[in-house]
Amino acid sequence: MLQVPFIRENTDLVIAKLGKRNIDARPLIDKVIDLDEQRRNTQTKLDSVLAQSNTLSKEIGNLFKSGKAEEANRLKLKTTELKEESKQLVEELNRVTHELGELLHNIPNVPHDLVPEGASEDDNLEVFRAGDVPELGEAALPHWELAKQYDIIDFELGNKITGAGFPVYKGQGAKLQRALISYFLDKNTEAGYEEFQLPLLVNSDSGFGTGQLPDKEGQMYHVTADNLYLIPTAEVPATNIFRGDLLKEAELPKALTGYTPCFRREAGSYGAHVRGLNRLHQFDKVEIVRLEHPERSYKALDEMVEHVKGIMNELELPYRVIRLCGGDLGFTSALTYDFEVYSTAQKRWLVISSVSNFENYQANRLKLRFKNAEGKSELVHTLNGSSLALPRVVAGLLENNQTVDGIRIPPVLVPYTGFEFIKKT
RNA sequence: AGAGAGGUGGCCGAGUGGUCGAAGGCGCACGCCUGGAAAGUGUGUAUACGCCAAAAGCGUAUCGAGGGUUCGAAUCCCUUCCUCUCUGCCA
Repeated sequence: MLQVPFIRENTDLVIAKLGKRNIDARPLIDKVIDLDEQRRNTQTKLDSVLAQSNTLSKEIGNLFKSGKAEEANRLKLKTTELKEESKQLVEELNRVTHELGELLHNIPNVPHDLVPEGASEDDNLEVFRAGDVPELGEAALPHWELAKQYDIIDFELGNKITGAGFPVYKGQGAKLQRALISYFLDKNTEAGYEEFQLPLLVNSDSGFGTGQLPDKEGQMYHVTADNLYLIPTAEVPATNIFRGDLLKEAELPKALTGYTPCFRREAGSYGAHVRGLNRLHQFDKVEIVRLEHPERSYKALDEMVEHVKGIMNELELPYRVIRLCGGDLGFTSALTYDFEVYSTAQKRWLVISSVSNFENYQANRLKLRFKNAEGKSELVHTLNGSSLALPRVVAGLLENNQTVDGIRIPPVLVPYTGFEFIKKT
């Protein structure tokens, strides 16, 4: 969430920038400033009442000790009044603080200057494109057909065991999954990201810390018996490692990577968008997360984009990088680059990675700070990106690499798969 | 899952109703001492919020979390979370 002092000092700027998200934030922001003022006034009053009460208590203690019980009892009456007063002020403070919190949670992050104007994905800006789209002709099959023909992914079996969106990977398909995970993790650790193996269930504090709660509660699987949530992305446990921490400046930057399955309810999705591997309830993803000094977080974002490009180049898949416009930008992000692989048979682009700088928006929720050079606490900048999400990479790989000899495996993956082609069994 | 013990500052650890944001030690920072280092020695060393233009300063809160008793709670009571030990179960 945004910091109130920042809003207070840059009111017009914040409103103007939020305008890029096509929202008129003025009423919200005005209300925030008003509530914050109420909050501070109430706290000042409360503090002074409590101070009086503390002083009296000390006096009463001293009077009892020196045997002046009568005088002490008289002072007690006064404290009763103060107590009633403080009780009301506490209630007022809690009410205002809660209301202010609710508002702040509903204000998205301020977009970076680079974010293009726009209302929908049609307004996203392509900033890079690489790889050749192969000429496959009329015989080209979509990946779900290929998966069936080669018997490497069984969607029906997943339906039987669990339900739609939980595919079963078999034989060379399963091996390909494992190969991709290992390959991605190796690339990430070579680039300096420390590998973590993380919990797949998180508590509500963690869900709140990275912003999935309360906004996106409906998108997560909830284990009600223990009040835990299945993670929708490794970002949640990885970032929450640092929840509430006060780091030394020298501890920055932090760079983490981790493989986890991801679980998403995807309520409201339908049609061709959920066909095959396009959208699943459970999928595998390797994530990278960074904590950065505010001064170099955008440099870090560029580094992450270049890193993912390097992987895509090695995979030899046609892809593009787009900068999300204001209307398409995620709630907590200040600037996001999406990577999309071209699905040759479906003739459309599929998002396979999303690399974002959240600046201090997440950190403010997480209370994740560092001591800066002046010895003051300052929020760190958090960033994350997929490196990479598997299903659509597999979709792109199957569709773009279909040959008469089978599905060609990119050379860089062959050491991991142990085979150069997926063959029909 | 059952029984018991316990959660105090960066760490260890004292503290069972007031003078306790909290002894003592370790660690850390800066100084003294030293040719240099060690040892020794001195000082300092939590976070958040509020008041103030700001610094200094002052106030408030925080001893796992939440609530209660009391004029006053680290200390007493309740709830809850977590850790450890034993038993059970289990890869």
